[in-house]
Amino acid sequence: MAKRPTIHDIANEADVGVGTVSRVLNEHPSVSEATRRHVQSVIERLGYHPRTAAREIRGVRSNLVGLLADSVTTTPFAHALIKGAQDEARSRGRMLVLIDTDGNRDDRERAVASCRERSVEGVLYAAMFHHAVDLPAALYELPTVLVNCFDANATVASVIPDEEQGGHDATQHLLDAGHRRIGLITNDSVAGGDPAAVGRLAGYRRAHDEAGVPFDPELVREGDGHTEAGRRLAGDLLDRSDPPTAIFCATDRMAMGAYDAIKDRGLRIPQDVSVIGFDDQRYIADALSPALTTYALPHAAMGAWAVARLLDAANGAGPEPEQVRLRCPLVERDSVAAPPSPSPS
Amino acid sequence: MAKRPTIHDIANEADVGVGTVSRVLNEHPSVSEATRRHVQSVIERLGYHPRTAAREIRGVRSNLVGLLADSVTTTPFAHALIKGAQDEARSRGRMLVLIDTDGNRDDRERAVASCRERSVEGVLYAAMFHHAVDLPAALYELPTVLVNCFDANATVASVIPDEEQGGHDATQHLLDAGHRRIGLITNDSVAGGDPAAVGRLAGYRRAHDEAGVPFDPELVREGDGHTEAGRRLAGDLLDRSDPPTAIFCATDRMAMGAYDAIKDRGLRIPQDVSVIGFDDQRYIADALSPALTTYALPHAAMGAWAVARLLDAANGAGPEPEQVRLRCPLVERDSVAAPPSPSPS
DNA sequence: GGCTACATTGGAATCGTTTCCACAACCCAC
DNA sequence: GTGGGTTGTGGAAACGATTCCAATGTAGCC
Repeated sequence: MAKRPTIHDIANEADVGVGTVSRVLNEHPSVSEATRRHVQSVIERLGYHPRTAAREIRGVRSNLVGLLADSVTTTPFAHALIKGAQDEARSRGRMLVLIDTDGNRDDRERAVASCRERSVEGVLYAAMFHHAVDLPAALYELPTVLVNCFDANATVASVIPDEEQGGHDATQHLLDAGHRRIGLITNDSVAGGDPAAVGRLAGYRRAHDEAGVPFDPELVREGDGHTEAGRRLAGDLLDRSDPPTAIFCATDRMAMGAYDAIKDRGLRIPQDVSVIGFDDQRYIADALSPALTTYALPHAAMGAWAVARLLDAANGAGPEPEQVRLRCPLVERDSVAAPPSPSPS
Repeated sequence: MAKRPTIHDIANEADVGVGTVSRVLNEHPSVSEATRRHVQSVIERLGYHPRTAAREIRGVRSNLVGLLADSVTTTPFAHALIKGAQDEARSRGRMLVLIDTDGNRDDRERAVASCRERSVEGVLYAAMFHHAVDLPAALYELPTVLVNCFDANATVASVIPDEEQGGHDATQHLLDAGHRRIGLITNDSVAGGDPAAVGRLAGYRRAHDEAGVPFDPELVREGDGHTEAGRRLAGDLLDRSDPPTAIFCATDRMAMGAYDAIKDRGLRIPQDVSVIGFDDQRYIADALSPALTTYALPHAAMGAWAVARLLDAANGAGPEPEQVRLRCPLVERDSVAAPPSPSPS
């Protein structure tokens, strides 16, 4: 017989009622051990698999979580985020439905509609870089958690990296090593309000304030995240009459450029100049020589947190609209040391 | 009313039969324009969305494709593969269900069972690096395409990169530039049978044969893919009495190491030594100075091809068990030039 | 006017589960 | 021996769509 066996086939074959088979499948306690074993064996003999669709129609939960992401392709962070979400989902018996919306507005609306039609338990709306987003209207009617982005009106739960803490800790790490003149190359326009650039700069300033080290705006340069900017701006800083003894680059790629600028000037890392990065792009940070000390964005943790949050909000109302910041952890490698001639403290 | 409206609610409200509503939803031609518009308006007014589960139960296809991947997290290639598959799926109205199996055998079996229970139309079984795999038995009963890996018994369709062509073309590219002594640093154990290492070496040799340039085993070094190996082995080659004028590194990360070795010896790229990589790890190849010429693995194309293949095999039998190799394209940047003193031809 | 053909529609049957209610069988205490 | 639980079981109803058949109305043709 070509057709896939149904619960009725099992019931007939095992000479029991469909209810009993269903109870066996769902491990209902009220079925006797003997019956359970017998039915189980028939199930295996016929190679029976229940159909999720038929189960769902009765209102059983779908075990599906939607992951809407803008352009999975353009960043190397995507996989950490997906992985974190996926692992948490799996550990709770859920599956992830992945939809890449490519930033296209129509696609997004359609994606949300798909999710609704499939009765997902909730939706993760993930951005591949930290920014404010404009949600598809339909999303407000589904339990939703924003990942690595936030809603301007903050009516939806969201989880983002704690950029300010990261900027602070990176700076603190250099201060702790004895540095007093620390260059900062930001990753994007601070004036433009990019949350990563703004947060990391704020952290940089707070660390200075707390340490009683005066803030020198001359040590701050605005980069664009790319290697070339790192090379050029680090060069600028090093060519000053009073160059910094350490440079905090707000992306690893710019740190890679900074490495070139430093080596080009015959200086050594970290003996002459310390460098600290941001992002922990493994294949860069690890591969540089010396390996780059950096702060990691908590992508996996954000993905996992978001799934947990979504599923914990058991009521249909969806999670509370709180905004959570997750810590950016230090990834210590070999690019930070004490400054060549310690400043007096 | 808290409950989500059903097709019956729409039918009542619009004062038509359920059949008519269904026909409107499925754009059946036999419904009059007036009725269609009226029903449509009621649908919108009540915010009705059909439930996929109820539709599927009648045997309508699920529009779902499963993507089983081993450890999405460990490689930077995952997103290209996922993206390629996802785009193709979307353009055909399908959605991707993502399952990362972390290489765990039980997880894999369970993942396949999930797919079957959800009546996916087929499964993509993707490896994040090119190798032979041992399929979960249950997979043989579902339409399956292997991506970036192959089944030892070749009973299932699969798509892999054409490593031999890539190795050949990279070597050819250097030969065309005038090089006659070309170093090769392999990315893994050739003796161990790693298909990428074996294929690229075979391509390297074929290009030499075709060009009538004798193969010199002294120019071949076996690396492990990491930066450090590139640095060390490129150094070995350069320190010979008759160093190569070009080095083909079978991974971009090793090319990154080779850059260091070359620069450490006071040589320039590409004026003194040309370098060609493999993988097109964007954030490395792009960021190096000079930018690295390399060959890309066709991850997106493989993902797309696999989905297309799966869905084109309309019959339930699943796709033919052919094995397809996809071309690795050249990504030309600035690390290749003519050798310093062209060898006579 | 009668017949056929066609366009449009209504609604019952159906898909494969879960769930609930009813009931049989048994046990136990009185 | 009888009444009241307790277990274990069978099977009908329900879920929300699709699909098919029958029915209606309308138009065209002779």
